[in-house]
Amino acid sequence: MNSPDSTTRLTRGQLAREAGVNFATVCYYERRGLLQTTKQAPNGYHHYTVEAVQRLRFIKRAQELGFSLKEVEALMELSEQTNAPCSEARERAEAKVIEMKRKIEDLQRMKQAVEQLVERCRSQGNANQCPILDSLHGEMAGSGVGEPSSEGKSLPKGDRR
Amino acid sequence: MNSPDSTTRLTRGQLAREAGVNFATVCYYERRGLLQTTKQAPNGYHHYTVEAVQRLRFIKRAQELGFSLKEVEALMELSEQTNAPCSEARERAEAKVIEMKRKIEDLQRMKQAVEQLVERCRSQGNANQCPILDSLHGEMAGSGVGEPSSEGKSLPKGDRR
DNA sequence: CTTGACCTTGCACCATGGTGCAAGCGTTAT
DNA sequence: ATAACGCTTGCACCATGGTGCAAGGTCAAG
Repeated sequence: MNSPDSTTRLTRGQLAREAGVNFATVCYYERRGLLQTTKQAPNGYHHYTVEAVQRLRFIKRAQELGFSLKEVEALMELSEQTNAPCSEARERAEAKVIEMKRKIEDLQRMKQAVEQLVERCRSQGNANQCPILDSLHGEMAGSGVGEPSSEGKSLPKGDRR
Repeated sequence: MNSPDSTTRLTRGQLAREAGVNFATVCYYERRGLLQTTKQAPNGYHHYTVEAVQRLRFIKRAQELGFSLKEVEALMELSEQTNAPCSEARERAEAKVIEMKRKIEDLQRMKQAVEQLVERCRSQGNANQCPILDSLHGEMAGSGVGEPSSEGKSLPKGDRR
């Protein structure tokens, strides 16, 4: 149970356990180039230092902060280029903040709409028409949902992860 | 450009255009059972009424309210069973509200953390260490991120859609 | 030396929400 | 009648973030 010092070399499985990540996920990250592939020992084994554990934590942390693996990749390239100005990372982070704001607003709007439906449903007793189902069926009254603020209707391409 | 009255019968392509949805998406929804398959005319064509347009709008609306297609399915089954009590739909909606609240909170926590990083980065001028990259690399200081409130660390199974 | 735990590789599969394309029909306009 | 367009089906593919499994090599304990 003693945490590994800087001289400890870990196999892939140990790395996974150490970082609290599924073994297959570690493989996946390596495939995606998120973990630098270590040269293999003569026996074919990979060995990692605590650095790799840090790296895995970096990735998980960034995911928690709302970055996709693709973005994490970019972020790591940035931090690799030691000469890259801080401003680049900041720009990415700022863009992320804007994105998150948008998502929060959208979610809040949605939540409010659904809450209002629930309210109406609750106060209406139990007539045979459910306001929730009804409103989805078209008579949206004024619940203020409309469309997500961002993105034109019909969300043409990707998103909606 | 005149909107179709209740007697108009639409082909699948027209339906798609009418509802502002990709043709292939309509096919996809039919495959998933979200649109009731109309019996085909002798020529093999499907025909839809405006009802189907409503249904498509229902789906899109529900998606905007944060429901997944799976949930939309369940919702539609509910609204099919005319005898189902309103309370069922309400329960689902309430569960959705709770889910949304959780997501909003998580997002807000993330956003704040990133904002703080940006702040620190900005005020720190341009030393050669970027607080953003640094914090991802482990010295998270007190930005109050920790983990998403919900779900234990390492998010064992699904989620993270 | 054998057994079992652990490592390696690679490929296939999961869910989610679609999109793209091709072959073969029907329909409509010229 | 013949082209051009629209409709049908079905299968394959896209991205995202993983997970599962099998065949085989390796290492350490008994």
